[in-house]
Amino acid sequence: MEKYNHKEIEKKWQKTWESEEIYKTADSDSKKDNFYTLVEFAYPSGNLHVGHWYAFAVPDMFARYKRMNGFNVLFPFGFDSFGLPAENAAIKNDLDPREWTYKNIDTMRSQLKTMGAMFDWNREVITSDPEYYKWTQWLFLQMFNAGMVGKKKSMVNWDPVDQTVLANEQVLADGTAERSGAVVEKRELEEWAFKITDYADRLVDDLDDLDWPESIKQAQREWIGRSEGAEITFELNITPSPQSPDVDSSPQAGEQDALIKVFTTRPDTLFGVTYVVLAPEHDLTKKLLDTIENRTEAEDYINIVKKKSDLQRQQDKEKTGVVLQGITATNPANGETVPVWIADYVLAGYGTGAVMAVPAHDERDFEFAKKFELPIKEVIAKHFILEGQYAEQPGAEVAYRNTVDAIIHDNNGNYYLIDEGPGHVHFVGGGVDEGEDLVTAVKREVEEEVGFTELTVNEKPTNQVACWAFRHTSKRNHRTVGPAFEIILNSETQIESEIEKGYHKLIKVPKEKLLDTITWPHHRWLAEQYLNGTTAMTEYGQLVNSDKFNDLTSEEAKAAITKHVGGEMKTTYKIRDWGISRQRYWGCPIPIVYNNQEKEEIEQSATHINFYEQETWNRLANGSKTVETRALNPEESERYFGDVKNGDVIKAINKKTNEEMFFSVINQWKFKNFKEYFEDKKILEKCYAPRPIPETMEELRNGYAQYSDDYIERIEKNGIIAWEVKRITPGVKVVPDEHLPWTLPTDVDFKPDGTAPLARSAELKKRTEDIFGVGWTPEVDTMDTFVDSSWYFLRYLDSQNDSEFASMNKQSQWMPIDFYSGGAEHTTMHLLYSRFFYKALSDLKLVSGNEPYKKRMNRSMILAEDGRKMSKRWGNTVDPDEQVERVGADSVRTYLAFIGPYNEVNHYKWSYDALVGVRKFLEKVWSFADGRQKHWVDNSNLSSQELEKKLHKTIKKVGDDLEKLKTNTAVSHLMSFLNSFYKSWNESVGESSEETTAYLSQKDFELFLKILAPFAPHMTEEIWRETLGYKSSIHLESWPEYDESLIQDDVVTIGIQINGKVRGEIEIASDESEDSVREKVMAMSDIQKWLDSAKIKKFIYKQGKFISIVI
RNA sequence: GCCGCGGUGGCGGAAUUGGUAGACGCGCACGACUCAAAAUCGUGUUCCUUCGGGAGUGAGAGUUCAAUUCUCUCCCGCGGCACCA
Repeated sequence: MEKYNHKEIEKKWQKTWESEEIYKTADSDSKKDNFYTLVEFAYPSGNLHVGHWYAFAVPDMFARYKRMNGFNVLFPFGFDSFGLPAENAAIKNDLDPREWTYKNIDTMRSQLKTMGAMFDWNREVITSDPEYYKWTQWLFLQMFNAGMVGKKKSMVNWDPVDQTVLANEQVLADGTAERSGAVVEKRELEEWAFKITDYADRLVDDLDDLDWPESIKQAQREWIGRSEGAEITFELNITPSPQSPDVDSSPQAGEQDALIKVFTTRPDTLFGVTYVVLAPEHDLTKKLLDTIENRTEAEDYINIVKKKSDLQRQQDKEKTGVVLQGITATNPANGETVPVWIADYVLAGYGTGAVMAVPAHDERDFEFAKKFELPIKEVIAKHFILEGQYAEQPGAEVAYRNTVDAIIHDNNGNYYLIDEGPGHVHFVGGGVDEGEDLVTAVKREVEEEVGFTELTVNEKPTNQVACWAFRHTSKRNHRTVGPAFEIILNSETQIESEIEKGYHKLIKVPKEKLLDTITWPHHRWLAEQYLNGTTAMTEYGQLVNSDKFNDLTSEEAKAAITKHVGGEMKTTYKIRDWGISRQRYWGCPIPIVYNNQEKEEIEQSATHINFYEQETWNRLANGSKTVETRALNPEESERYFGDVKNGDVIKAINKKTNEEMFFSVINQWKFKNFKEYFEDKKILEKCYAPRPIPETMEELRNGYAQYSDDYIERIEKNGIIAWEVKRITPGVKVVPDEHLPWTLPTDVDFKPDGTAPLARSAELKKRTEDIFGVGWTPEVDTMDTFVDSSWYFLRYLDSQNDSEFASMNKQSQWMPIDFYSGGAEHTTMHLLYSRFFYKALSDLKLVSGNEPYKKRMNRSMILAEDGRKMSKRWGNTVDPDEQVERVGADSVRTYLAFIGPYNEVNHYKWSYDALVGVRKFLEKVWSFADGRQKHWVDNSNLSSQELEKKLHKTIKKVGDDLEKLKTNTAVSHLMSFLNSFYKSWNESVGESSEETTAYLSQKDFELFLKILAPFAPHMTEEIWRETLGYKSSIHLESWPEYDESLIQDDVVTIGIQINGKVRGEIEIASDESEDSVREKVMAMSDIQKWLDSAKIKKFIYKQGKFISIVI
């Protein structure tokens, strides 16, 4: 046999596999379960780098392992080929981006093939192929028709160099663009956006059931940023100011403007509000400028804030703000008036852009209040429920008391006086009497209990603490609440007190010992507050100073207080809608056309209808087709019904949010009253589904219970109208299916000049006019490439289908994806967007199921030898082609598996030397096969038992490790097995002879080859077919089963510990009895010398594991 | 600042229902083969040591017969978020 010639071998088998089609995956196999292994497809940047190898070669081993284990494994590949780099390269080198892209794809495909992966190339998808993007467009249109995507005006990050919109996450902290490095500007654009916010709840909630690492789930939760709270309205009191001449003439001084809506996650702290803050950019701020006394000061501040870059606003940790003079707000909970501030720590874009400030219980408010000397009002007490002997006893009487505790120390601070009772140590203190103030009470307590009279009270108390506990002395459950005061002793003169009567025993402790000494947890908390200084108490607790809500817990109080002030429980999110418009050429065209003139005509002719009910509005916005409305007065009824004909357009206006929608009427019905309405079951169903449909008149009426009698009376008199409507966007048409793919024109000069390249295509314009008529113009933006990659995994299933994006039948064979491996950088964007996409398609009944990826794993990263990221800039890149040339694909694959665990996110340094080590291992396998005559004479020879045992253990370990992607230890076990063979062989070889007893039978060697096959597919195939003479591929073999009886050890070597130190070891039978082991250990001289004459306190033996002797 | 992950020889890393710390590989040293070198093979390799031992998994404490593994406090590194009410 020849030397291991990787170049020849690898090329040969890659060819053979291709012609034998051994990696072609059937959609189903009656004998096997399907298993879908997905790796993130590649952007065709031009050259394969080591990162690609790592991303694809290791999952390939996993896929091969699964396949050998009897699964029908799908492992497809494709190219995410739209995107900016193609366009940039094209501009730079004056090329067609199409040519550049497809040339790169060809290069990379052939590079990828040197990897020897089991990709099924028959299923390849390329997102820039019209056959692919036809379906991207089709899916977009399905979502458009369902109202899941729409146009939205939004402030975007504009990159003046790349001439494109950037996602927030593409802008660096210093305000420059990630890609171009240009300083990013803000610009308002109208762009297409997917309404991912509508799916925010489901995207968060459904994470719970996924088999994903918790860290990825957590990152997604944070990105979505759901927080539940309440919206509460504060009334403004505007004192007209003589300096402000505009006030009287201001027509806007109506109700609407005299309210501030705040969002808070802590409505339970409402009684602690001491001021209200508006974002400087808030609309209301602008309106209020006219009415305030310090207009100039406020305007100056707003201008300063505007000029601040995001970076500066972040860096300025110091709180700033301006109080609006002449305006106060009324706390709806208690009628207190509080000042109104503007400050840049409040953001216009989050919540309502206004906050109620509760400095006692919010860090930022606390800092702000400290700086501007605003009052701090405590309304939540830290809550302790004691356990054990102090746990509240059921049935015992409950006593509520206000308490006060004393933190007493001498005037030098040398020692603190605390009270030591039987089994508990705590501060001196007690109950507050009726009508007594806290300072008086604490003085009285100190006097009564310990007899000191000459003392100074630091009148600033700690935060309050609430404690629920059973008091054995009174046999009652005490629920107490109160703060502690610092008491400084001026003199140690004591008068007669309870100490003498034996009720209390005082001990002196130094400051450092205070925390260790006190045993009551709530007093320990008071001590911590005292020692660390009082700050905002942001935890939940028990309410104090909150009127009738006192003694409620925060959790209970949230809803109660919100209801009390007429607020609304509300949920807000950080996530914003997913804007997808890009002013670029090389992307998927958006199949939409416009006509401004038609838009105007339709809008002008539309009948206006006001909507007051958010619920009805939401249903319409979400695509519900039938809706009922009520005719509240005869004229209106007449107007709606008389004027609106089928086909007419209605402009719906949401009176709460001022949003607008347009509908075209398809059908309409009028009912004289509830009774008639109720009798038309068909209409009820249309109007109510999917909500419960009223079965009786009673139920229908109950549905109206929220309205006033007068309102209901008017409905009875004037009737109910039902419309079936279709949502439309005036002046906008979708490209009909028969014109898809809506192809990317080729007659475009795509060099950036600030306008969209597609606007310069004569062909596209003509195509649009030919189909839709003169006056219609095409959408000239293209889609974000994240849209392309949000569904590619579905196209793999049915890549040749030209009548569907993927047939339901094929989807049901493969979805959801069993294993998805990718980069950590896609944790929040791609992974979230594609989950959203899948849910949206699921709602459209285009896919079944709710989540695309059953299991997700983020991969680690390969660093350069110098420990930095590989980059052309550093000149430290590793070219995989060069490495393959040098040591072969099998070595590179196995090295990448060996470098570290694949199932953890870590960074591994590339090492040429270590790569050579792996190559040596493969060479050893090779020469082992070559020199087999020495090692296994023929099939009549059996392996030595020791080796056979080792082999079966190795089979188990490698399988277990591959299952968990712990590829590094899998490789080490393979190495270890070979080492054991050589070692025993060397040991058994006689001086003069090559005769040995350390045989490995051919059968066993074949098992070893099979478990090595996923790592080194070429070399194992060469040995399998050429050396061993098999006709069919080793890769069609199944994973060997290990013999359970062979992996058990009869004899084990275990350590002997004496007082926790390992002092020796002993070989025993794995099932040996304790008595027998003890006898043997005691006889050992090594052990005897340690034991000496000492008495053995304990002898611990855990069978087959360890021995521990305590003396 | 908050959230998440991590810290083990000269290096990558191994070992967790707590049970002989350093598997496997690299590097290094010595030896065999060789005129010599490379390659290959073998032996050794956590540190200190007066050769009896002692110390040791970022630091300190705790629980335990026994802690890399569990608990607490702190330090450092990496990633994410960035005044989110």
